[in-house]
Amino acid sequence: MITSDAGPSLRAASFGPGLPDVVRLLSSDQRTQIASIATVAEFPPGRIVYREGANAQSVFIVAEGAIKAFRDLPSGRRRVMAFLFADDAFGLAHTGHYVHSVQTITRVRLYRIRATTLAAALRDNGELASQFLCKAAHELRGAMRHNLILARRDAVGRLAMFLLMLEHNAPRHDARIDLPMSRSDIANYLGLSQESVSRALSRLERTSVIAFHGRHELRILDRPKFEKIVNAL
Amino acid sequence: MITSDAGPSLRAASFGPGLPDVVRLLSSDQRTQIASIATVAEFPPGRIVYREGANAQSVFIVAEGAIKAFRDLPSGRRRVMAFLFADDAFGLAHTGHYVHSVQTITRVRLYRIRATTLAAALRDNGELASQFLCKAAHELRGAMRHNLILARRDAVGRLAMFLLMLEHNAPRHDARIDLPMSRSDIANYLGLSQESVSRALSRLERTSVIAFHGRHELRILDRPKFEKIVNAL
DNA sequence: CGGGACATTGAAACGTCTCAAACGATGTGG
DNA sequence: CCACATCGTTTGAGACGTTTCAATGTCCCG
Repeated sequence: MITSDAGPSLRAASFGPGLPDVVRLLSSDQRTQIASIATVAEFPPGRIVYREGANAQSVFIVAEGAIKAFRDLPSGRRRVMAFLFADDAFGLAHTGHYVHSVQTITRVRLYRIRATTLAAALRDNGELASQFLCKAAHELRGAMRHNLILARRDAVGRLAMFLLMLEHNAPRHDARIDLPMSRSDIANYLGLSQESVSRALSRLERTSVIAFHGRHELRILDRPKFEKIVNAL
Repeated sequence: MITSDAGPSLRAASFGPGLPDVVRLLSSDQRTQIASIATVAEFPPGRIVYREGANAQSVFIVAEGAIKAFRDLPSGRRRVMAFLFADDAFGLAHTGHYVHSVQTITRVRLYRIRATTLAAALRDNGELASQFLCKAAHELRGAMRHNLILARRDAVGRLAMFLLMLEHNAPRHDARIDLPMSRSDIANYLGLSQESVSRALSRLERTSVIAFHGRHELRILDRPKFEKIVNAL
């Protein structure tokens, strides 16, 4: 992984085999090019980066920290569409307006690129544009994994898949998993009530599949049982 | 809309305001460029285009017809991840292998582009790559709308949103909506049982919100009531 | 015209949602 | 330093809606 000082990096994805999906580092030139058009911004926890419907002026890449993207529905309900971590890009727009609201969960450092600047850079540099295409494909796969999770009807199964996703997205040196977001955010992401999330986590803990170390950190105790739950659907 | 004889066209999407999301036609040069690297293929209904896990050699653009992309789960269940119509692109891969299986629903005409060829063309032509980026963003928004649908707990609400989506994706001169796919496919897309789909459609018909003309075509009778159901969440 | 897949309808069981209350951690003011 | 208010989390009991299982009905293609 690129050190953050070296500038923004991209997780690569694929839309066809010509575009590899394992982590693919930008060339030094591209990195410096992105760095040259990006500015760095820092945010404390719980800060709104932008609101749904606002004029979409920038695209962002997460350098460090955890973020949520959500939509508020007519009924007052809130749907969390994605959690974003280091190297993830966001700023999806429609008709010149942001599609989601975005709010920090932890302390966050962002690369911010003005959309007009980026568009020009992409037109001039096919390789760079291809990298961003890979990035978009990565986000697309993330949304589809989310779909798979939502398709399950059982709460514990959804939670298990969610934990597995977190483990992949933000791997740690020890075998632990961070849960920086609130139970409410998890519920809104998984399409469950907060109570169901709490009950499902309790059940996983009671059956010795996982063990909590505080409310926002856990460890998988029984990997085979865990995998079995994940693959149950 | 571009006539199909003129070559493939792209529905544009946006990843920031610099990339407009209203339908944006490719320049004549780009269209001929795509046409020059694409081959046309025709498929009868029910034909597998490629299978999940197969070597991903090509990217496709739908010229005409309806297609479904799905995954078969360990339990034997099938999840339909997307329905694809004219101008939609598909061929998402991971580690050089297709992520989904893709099967035709109706008779279909496709543009097929070898991935290696496409990758080279994208590197040489930033504008073209930007167009494909817009395309990917469009697919991403589609996946997120799918997420919104799956987040609802009520069957009729999901069906209503689904019908609205179909109306947008394949507009007809008359006010009717085509349902080319089977009830089973709809169920697998909406995360419901076939029975629930059937019951929900019956309910919508019984309450005079919609009217069927055969099993695969319908009309919205009461638009206000329909919108109300859609916006209930 | 028949066979088989697709579609509809019915009755019981399961699991989540909702409503409600208790619990715990956190931060502030007395 | 403690009392207190607040927010997030956990736990409990009943209602609702979908799933499941089963049977019937319908369409389409050979």
